[in-house]
Amino acid sequence: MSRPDVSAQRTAEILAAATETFARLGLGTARMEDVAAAAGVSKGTLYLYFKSKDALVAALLQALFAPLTEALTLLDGAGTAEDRLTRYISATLALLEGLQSRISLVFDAFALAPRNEAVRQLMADHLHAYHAALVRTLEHGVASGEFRPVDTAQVAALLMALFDGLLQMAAVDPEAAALRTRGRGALRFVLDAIRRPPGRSA
Amino acid sequence: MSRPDVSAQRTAEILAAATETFARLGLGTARMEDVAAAAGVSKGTLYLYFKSKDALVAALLQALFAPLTEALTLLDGAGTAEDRLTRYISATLALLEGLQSRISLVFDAFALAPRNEAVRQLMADHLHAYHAALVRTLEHGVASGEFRPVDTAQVAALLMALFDGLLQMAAVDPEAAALRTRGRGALRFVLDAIRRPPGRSA
Amino acid sequence: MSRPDVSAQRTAEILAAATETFARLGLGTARMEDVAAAAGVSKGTLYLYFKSKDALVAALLQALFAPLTEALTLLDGAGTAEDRLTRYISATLALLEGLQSRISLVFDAFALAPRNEAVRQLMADHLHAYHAALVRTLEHGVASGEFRPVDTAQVAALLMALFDGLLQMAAVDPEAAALRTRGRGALRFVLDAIRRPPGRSA
Amino acid sequence: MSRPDVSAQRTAEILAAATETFARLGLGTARMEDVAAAAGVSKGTLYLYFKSKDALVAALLQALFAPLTEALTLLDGAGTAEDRLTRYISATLALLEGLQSRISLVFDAFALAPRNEAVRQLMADHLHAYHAALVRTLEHGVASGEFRPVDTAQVAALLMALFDGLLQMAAVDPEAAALRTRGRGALRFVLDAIRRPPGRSA
DNA sequence: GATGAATGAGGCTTCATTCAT
DNA sequence: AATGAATGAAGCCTCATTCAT
Repeated sequence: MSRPDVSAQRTAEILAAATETFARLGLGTARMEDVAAAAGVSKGTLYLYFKSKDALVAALLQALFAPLTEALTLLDGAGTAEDRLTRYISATLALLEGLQSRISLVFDAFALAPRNEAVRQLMADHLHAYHAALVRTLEHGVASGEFRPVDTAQVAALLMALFDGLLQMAAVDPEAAALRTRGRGALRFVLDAIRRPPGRSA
Repeated sequence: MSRPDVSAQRTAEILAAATETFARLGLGTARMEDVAAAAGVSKGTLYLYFKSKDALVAALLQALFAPLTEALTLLDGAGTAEDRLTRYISATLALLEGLQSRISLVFDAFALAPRNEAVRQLMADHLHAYHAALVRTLEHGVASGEFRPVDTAQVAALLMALFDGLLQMAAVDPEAAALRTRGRGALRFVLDAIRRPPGRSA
Repeated sequence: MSRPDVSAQRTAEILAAATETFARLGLGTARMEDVAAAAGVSKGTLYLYFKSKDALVAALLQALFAPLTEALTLLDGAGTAEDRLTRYISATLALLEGLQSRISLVFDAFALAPRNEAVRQLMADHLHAYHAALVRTLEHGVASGEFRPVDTAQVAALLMALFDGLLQMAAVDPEAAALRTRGRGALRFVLDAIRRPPGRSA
Repeated sequence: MSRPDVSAQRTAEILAAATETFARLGLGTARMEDVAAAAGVSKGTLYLYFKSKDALVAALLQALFAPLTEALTLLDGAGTAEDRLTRYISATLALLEGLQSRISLVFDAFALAPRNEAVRQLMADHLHAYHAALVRTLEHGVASGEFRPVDTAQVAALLMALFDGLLQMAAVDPEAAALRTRGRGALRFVLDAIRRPPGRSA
């Protein structure tokens, strides 16, 4: 009945400010001072909640990826495989659009991954969970007769690559973005390619 | 017939050393001293050839992307559209595998792009040239009857995203990579999807 | 009633240390490290109080000239023109003797002036105020009949040049200095030359 | 009958270029590279003619002061003391106006003097020779009855200070310069003050 | 003599982190 | 818990000087 949430809330505030600041200035460029200013606290306070800049970055990236990982549950929901994929992709595209300004953090994370084990692990875990969920869904579709008997691992990887790539392109060339449109088009393309032709069974 | 190549060669040596060093340590982490040591010259010499660390990074990224841009000419060569795409993708996958250890530089570049106009421009230019060449090739294929009348801009974007995404995933999870295998599989998948069914006209 | 003086005091300490250090080693030769050591703080602390070495130098020169400019008020005090001039020169000579060891800073400032607009402005402002005050005093003396109807602007410039020159010579050749003696002698010489001969009006 | 003058000429060229360059950029700011470029030779060549930057500066200042010292012979020429003083001051003012753009070097030299024994010696020597010549001339004037029996050492110092001061003021505030006009006015002022009143002997 | 590429010591400045209050 | 002044290691860059050609 004490208030552990007081500091929990402060932690969240700092994390939010750090996310905004690091996204705007870059992981390497943003200074702890900048984060402190954005959070409305002093530099010293940052160190009461996070051991170091690295720890703050790690926590921040974890928080950034959490909703994306959580959205994977949509792939194990009810409905046809196609429904699930569509639902998941819609939700994810919405999440990504919500990330908007924070998108550059994702690239900072990718750049960091090969040289920071914690970050690499974090991202690898996400990608594995992502891949596994896609494979399960695709196999469900194949088993149910929705999809042709494709190489599910291969198609899963292809779908992941597709969306990562779209995200990346959107970041470099935001005008040509239309991330949501492109994303849906890409899914449709893949579904068209793996869907079992309708009148085929006749 | 004098020796303008003296500097040219030294420039190339420094660029090579810088590439290796920045790839290994990261654009932000590597120090000019590290580059100098790798190049076997003194710190001061670096500044004889490049005005600043930023200039060195810019030159290095330009050099990194040049062969990738150059490979685009394969898309405008002879043969069917499918041949050209296959040839180009093979060449590019080979290039990327050759990049191997330097691949993290690409991600550093992506992370830098939103905050460094020179880098953003460099990458945007490459992506535009890439997209235009793909569109040309796909339209050729559609005109010749190889491909179904697909939305070429959309498919081109999809192909680009696909390969960028594969590259990205390969970096985070190098073991599951098999970049070349995955890449060819992805191309085959797309080609299968857009190829005009053989006996269809009958 | 908080402690805005904490920084104010530290600022003053640093300024004092910088003055001593720059005077001893020269504006160009002294390192920020030297100043820090003299102030008993770390290098980083210097930058908490002054944006750069240049800013520190500018602040220091401003502080150096302030008392000299302030002494000009003596020229507008009570008494005959001759009293005022004598009083002012005495006070200024005392100030300059107090500057003693810091005198080389004045020459550094003169050397800097043509190439540093802030410094040039600072000194030009002082010289203009100086000249104007002298002219006012001389004109008062002419109006009151103390002085012959001389060209006051010219005599003012001459007085200024005289004292600047004495200062300069004292710096190069400190032994022959006797700045105070020479200074008083110079003033007497000028006063003798412009004073209206006593019984002349008879 | 060889050509020792070849290198003598080259030495002079370098000295001229150095003078212009150091005057323009400042003794501390100008780089050996700048001097080399101005002289139209390579950096290495500079070191064939001068052992170091310091040596170059010393030679340059010596050359700068030489004509001023030489002009002192005019004080020992023919004519009345007043003639000689007038002639000398005219010649010197012309020299100084010729120095124009190089005038800031004089202040660099004054700033350097307290911390560079060679420079201090050079300037002290000049000032002593200057003072001695003035004293001689004034004493000649007193002896001949041109001047009142003034304290010649004191008046000599006063004259020197006067002209040094005028020079200094001209540098800080070039617009109010009119160095030549002010200089002549100053001399006239002093002569008027020490000249024996014409009909006085009667 | 002349060159200019190469050197490396050294200066200015930044910033993650600490700690006394 | 919170602060923010203080620290000092470390990075980028400059430039006087050297030396092989």
